[in-house]
Amino acid sequence: MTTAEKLHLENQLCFPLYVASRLTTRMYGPLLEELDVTYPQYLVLLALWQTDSQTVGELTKRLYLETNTLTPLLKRLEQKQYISRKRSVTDERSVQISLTESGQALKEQALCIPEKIAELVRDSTIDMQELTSFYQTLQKIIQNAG
Amino acid sequence: MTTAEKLHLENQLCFPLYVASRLTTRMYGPLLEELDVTYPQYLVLLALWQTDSQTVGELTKRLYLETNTLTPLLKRLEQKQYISRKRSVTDERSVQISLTESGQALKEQALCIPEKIAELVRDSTIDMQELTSFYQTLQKIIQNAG
DNA sequence: TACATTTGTATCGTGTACGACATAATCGCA
DNA sequence: TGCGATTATGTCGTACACGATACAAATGTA
Repeated sequence: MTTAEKLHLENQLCFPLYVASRLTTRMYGPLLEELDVTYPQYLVLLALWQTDSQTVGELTKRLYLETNTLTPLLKRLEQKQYISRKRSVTDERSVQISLTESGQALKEQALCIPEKIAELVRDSTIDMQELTSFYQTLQKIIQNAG
Repeated sequence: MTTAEKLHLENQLCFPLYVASRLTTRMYGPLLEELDVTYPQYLVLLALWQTDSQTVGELTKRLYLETNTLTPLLKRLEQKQYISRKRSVTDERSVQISLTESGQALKEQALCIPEKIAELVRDSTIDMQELTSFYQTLQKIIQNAG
C-alpha cells in the first residue's frame, strides 16, 4: 500500500469503526423511544441496572465519557425521574447516582431490547465465532486507546 | 446467558463499538489540530482527496452522514478555505463540493497521519491477520445496518 | 403543459462529545 | 495546623449527529 493509498477512507480503521458505531446506535432509536431515553442515557441505565448507586466518577470510567458530557446527561435523566443525584456524605466532592423506583422498573421494559437488536444485526454472513473474535479485538483496541 | 445478563454493558456489542470509536477518534485530535480540522472534517477531506468534486449527496452516501450534519460541517470547511461550494449548472438542486488549492495542499501534510495513528494503535496483541478479519466483520456490520 | 411527486439540500431543535477552565472539598506534608 | 497540590464535579464554547420539517428544482404523467 502506497502512502497515498493509506489516506483512502476504507484503509483507515477508524472510519468503518466510526460508521459502524453510528449505524448500530441508530438502530436503537425506535426501541429506546418507548423508554423515553437516548442511547447514551440507555448506557447509563445499563450501568446502573448492573450496579446501582455509583458516583459520577465511577460512571465516567465505566462509560469512558468525560464528566462534562455525563453531568448534563445525568441531569436530564434526573428530570425524567429515572435517577437521583445526591452529594456523598463521606466525601462532599462526589455525587452519588442512584436509580429511582421508576428507573428500576424501566429495566423490565428494557429486557427485550438486546434480543431485538440481535435480530436486526443477525446475519447469515456473521457467525457466533466471528462475533466473538470481533468482540475480543474491540476490547484490545479499547485497552490500547483508553 | 440469562436475559438479565444480556443487559450487562459488555454483552451489548454496540457498547464496545461506541467506546472504541470515540477513543480512536480522540487519538486523532492532536494530529488534526495541526491541520486545523476536526475528525469528521478530516473524513470529508479524505473523501475529496480520493475523488475531488462530489455533490453533498455523494458525500452523505460515502460517509453515511445525513445532510443536516454535513451541510454546516461543509460550511465550516468553506470558511477555512479548504473547499468550495457551488450549485451545479446541470442540476440547480445539487451542490458541488470541490477542494481549493489550499485544501489540496493540505493532503501533503496529512500523509503522515495514518502511519502515526497506526503506531499508536499498534500492539503486540493485535496482529495483521486479526486486524484484517476485524475489518471484514466491521464491513459486514455496516452492510447489515446501513 | 399543468401539477402531483420525487429529489437535493438546508433549517431547526435537542442531545451528545470534548477541550479549556472554574470551584469547592479533601489530602499531603512541612 | 496551615496551605499548596490533588481530586470530583461542574460550566462554557464549539462542533458534531440526527429526527422532523421546509423548500425549490427536476421529473413523471395524464
